[in-house]
Amino acid sequence: MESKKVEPTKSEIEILSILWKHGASSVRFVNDKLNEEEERVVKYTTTLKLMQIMKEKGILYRDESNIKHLYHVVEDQEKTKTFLLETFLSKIFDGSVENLVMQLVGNKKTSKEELLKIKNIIDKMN
Amino acid sequence: MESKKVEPTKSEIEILSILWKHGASSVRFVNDKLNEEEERVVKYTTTLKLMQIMKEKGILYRDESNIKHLYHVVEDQEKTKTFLLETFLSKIFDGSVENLVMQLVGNKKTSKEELLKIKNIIDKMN
DNA sequence: TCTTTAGTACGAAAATATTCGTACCTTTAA
DNA sequence: TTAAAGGTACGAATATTTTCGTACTAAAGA
Repeated sequence: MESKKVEPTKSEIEILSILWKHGASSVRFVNDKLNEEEERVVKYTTTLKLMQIMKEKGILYRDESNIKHLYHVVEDQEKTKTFLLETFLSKIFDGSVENLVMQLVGNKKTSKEELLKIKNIIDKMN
Repeated sequence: MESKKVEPTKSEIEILSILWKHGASSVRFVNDKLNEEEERVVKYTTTLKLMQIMKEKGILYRDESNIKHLYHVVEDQEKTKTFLLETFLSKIFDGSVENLVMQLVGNKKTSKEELLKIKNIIDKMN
């Protein structure tokens, strides 16, 4: 009886990104990152609340052994990203990676270099 | 003084998908599609309201020459998809297509065939 | 003409997501 | 031992998105 997996909200994804990049962090750290990387200003308690909600949802786990609590991401990063990618693909590209790549190829802004890199990655894996 | 481009909401993307797939459509048609493809039930007036809002936002254009108004997508499909892809990439894969492909390669669920297809697409374009 | 059918308009409720103020706790240093 | 600094808890306001009820309008058939 597994409840249907639900996508994180936009704010939640922002927070996840920071935790993915920097590992388990305090609220203060996450809040600083949010504020430095954007034009926007986010109050400390807003970030705190968001992370508490994420903890309640089971997205984050809190290590309380220090005074500054550290929040860890519960689920494996790869797994979450795969899920997000699949959701995105199904919504926008009919579930097909090929369609996505076709789009990239057709898009003038995608450089040849970039495509070549992709080709190399795929070549290497054989 | 161009106002910053904003992502369509989830419901809006669902509606866009249907219009992309089937071309300009009436509210009735879109609503039927929404209901047939999901477990969920959406009332006609809900879809109508959503599409009216999208019209106000300039996402859709309405052809009123018939009794059944037809809603067209204003912006080019490719352009919108590119924008959505870029936004997604920057949020999840640090803006890099390579990272996305790496993820696919690392993911056991992605078949070799699928990757080969991608390689072929890229090969062809040279 | 009257009634049924199939639409549109639109305010407002409901659900969800985001933001913040304020109370309170702990440590540390004067 | 007290004040300042830096943290957490959490209710509640706000903003946004989604949903729907109800009023209204036009066409078409009896």
